[in-house]
Amino acid sequence: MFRDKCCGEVGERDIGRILTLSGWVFRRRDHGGLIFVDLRDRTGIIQVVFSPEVSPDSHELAHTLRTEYVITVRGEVRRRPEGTENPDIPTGNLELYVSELRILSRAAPLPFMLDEPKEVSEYLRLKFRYLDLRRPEMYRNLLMRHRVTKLVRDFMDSKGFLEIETPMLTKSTPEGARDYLVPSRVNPGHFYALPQSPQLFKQILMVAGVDRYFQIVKCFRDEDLRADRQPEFTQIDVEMSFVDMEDVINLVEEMLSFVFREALSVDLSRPFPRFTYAEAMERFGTDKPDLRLDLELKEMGDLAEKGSFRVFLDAISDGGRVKGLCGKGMAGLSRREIDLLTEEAQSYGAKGLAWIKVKGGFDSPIAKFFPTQVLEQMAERLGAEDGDLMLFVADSEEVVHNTLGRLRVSIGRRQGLMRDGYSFCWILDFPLLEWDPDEGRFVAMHHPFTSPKEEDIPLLLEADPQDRQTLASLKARAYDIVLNGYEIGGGSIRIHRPDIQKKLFEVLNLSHDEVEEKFGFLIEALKYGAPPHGGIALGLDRLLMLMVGADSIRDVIAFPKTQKAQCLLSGAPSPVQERQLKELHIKLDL
RNA sequence: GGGGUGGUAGUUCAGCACGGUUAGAACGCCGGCCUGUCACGCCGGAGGUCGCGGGUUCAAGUCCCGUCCACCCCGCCA
Repeated sequence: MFRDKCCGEVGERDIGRILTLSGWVFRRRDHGGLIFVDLRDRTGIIQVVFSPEVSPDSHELAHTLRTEYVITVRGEVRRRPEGTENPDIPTGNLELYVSELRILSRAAPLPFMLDEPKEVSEYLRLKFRYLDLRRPEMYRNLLMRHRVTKLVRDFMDSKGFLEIETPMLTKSTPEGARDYLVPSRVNPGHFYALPQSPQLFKQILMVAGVDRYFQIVKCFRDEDLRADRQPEFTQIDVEMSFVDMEDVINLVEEMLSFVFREALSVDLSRPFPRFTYAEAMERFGTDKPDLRLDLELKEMGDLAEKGSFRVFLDAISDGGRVKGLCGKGMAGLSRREIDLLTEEAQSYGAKGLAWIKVKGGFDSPIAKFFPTQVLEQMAERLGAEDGDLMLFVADSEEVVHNTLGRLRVSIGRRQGLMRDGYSFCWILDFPLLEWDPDEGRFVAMHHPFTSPKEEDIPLLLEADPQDRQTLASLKARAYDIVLNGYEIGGGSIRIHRPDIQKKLFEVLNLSHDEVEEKFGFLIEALKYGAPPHGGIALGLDRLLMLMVGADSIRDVIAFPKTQKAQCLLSGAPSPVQERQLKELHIKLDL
């Protein structure tokens, strides 16, 4: 018998009862006479008391207790004496007087303290992940992950979706991210790939008449890591038949509203705002805008042309743009601080950063290039008032948007303009194709099975594959969902018409053989009566990171990898024995 | 592949610009005392490959070069 209940579950009604509890020694306070131990399990902490008057043996043994020993105690639950309650913990009015102590497991001194108020290095946290996960904050994250996946499954089930597993050992798809490869022993020289997503299989399930599929599934991409990117990550993968974009969007909004209400008691306001890709780029400089911030980029080209500042005029005549951003309350920045801001802008790709302080008049090295009336128009358009700093970037459209888009967020943070809460939005009307200068051809922006918008289908079908302008203008029936500046999902309505698919491969400059080799089985399947279908995949890790307020998805993954894609706990990846390589017909070339 | 921050006791850090006593602090650990603590308190003690390798120097934790690791970012991530 280890326990009658968990530590955090002991309540007022247990007063007077004899209970057995088990857990870890969180903290001990040994007064010589009385010994207090905070006993911890995943549900919480309760104070247990060792008194020589209650049990001399237990009291004696309790002197040997150390941090993180695993113990079982038996004794009477009592109300704490007046004035000794601890209002900081839920069980703070109670304590258990130990009459019997069993030490189940001793613990070596820990490599780091679990109640450490200071941050421990992530290296140690990952190497001793089992200790890190004992911390209540990390346990809360695991619990939230469990709850959210459970809620998603309940919701999808209630909507008639089937969770169907797709293969982990599958076929390499050279388009897109780098694959993780797995050698096949019985097929020398052949390799499986771990899936970057179940994309092809879920579409085939639609052909199979499954109608509504979902899966909470691991995906693998061998690319460099970031705070929000791990080599293996989890998607909530969804595919539906006989739907259009609105059906998918509605389903996802409903699901997220359900999950946020049940898991966080947060009511999301629906419908989520929507922006076209072009609008998002114009107003926020990014296709994943953080809408907790009202600040927007403003067109300045027309006003720039009324002045004589060469940098602006040259950018425009070179086909670039001039846009501005209002730095609220930043007119007081020193020269040094503005230099730092300029360096930041340069790190985002801009050649420089033009600025005008609104302080009484207009204070700036470039003010002299503009009539006062134009300066006033600039301020008015940016919403800049006395005490604000107007910022300008003049460059190619891409650089202008990237630089100001990032400055927008960094200024918003610095100036404390960011609202709390969860700001969702949809980004729609993505370009169907993107020119890849390296490969000298168009590539699919989403993936090659994404349907063009209805009105663009004739354009595509009649387009000359060399007509870059027309092809670049085609819009896709694709959608991304964004939360607080993070892309947390994306999807599309798929092509189910063979003539459109064929034409798309043509403009992607993929030969029949290449198509056959890469996606042949899906193309084949689409011949045999494919329903119109579409879907979406949500990044579960990123969603959870934002839900729990973590800075990295590593904090919502039980056993994440480092930036070099290593598991510090297990030591993976590692060399293998010569014999294993031989079986797989692999020779190393290091 | 590139840019940045960090690496000194078990942990978190100071020391490094300006090289020069025995490399410090807090927490933790060990021993002792302590019957109402809750980050218990008091007294005492142990604990260091200053990430690793090389170089400069009479002398390197400190300066130089290289390298490894962790983190942040760019590229990359259909």
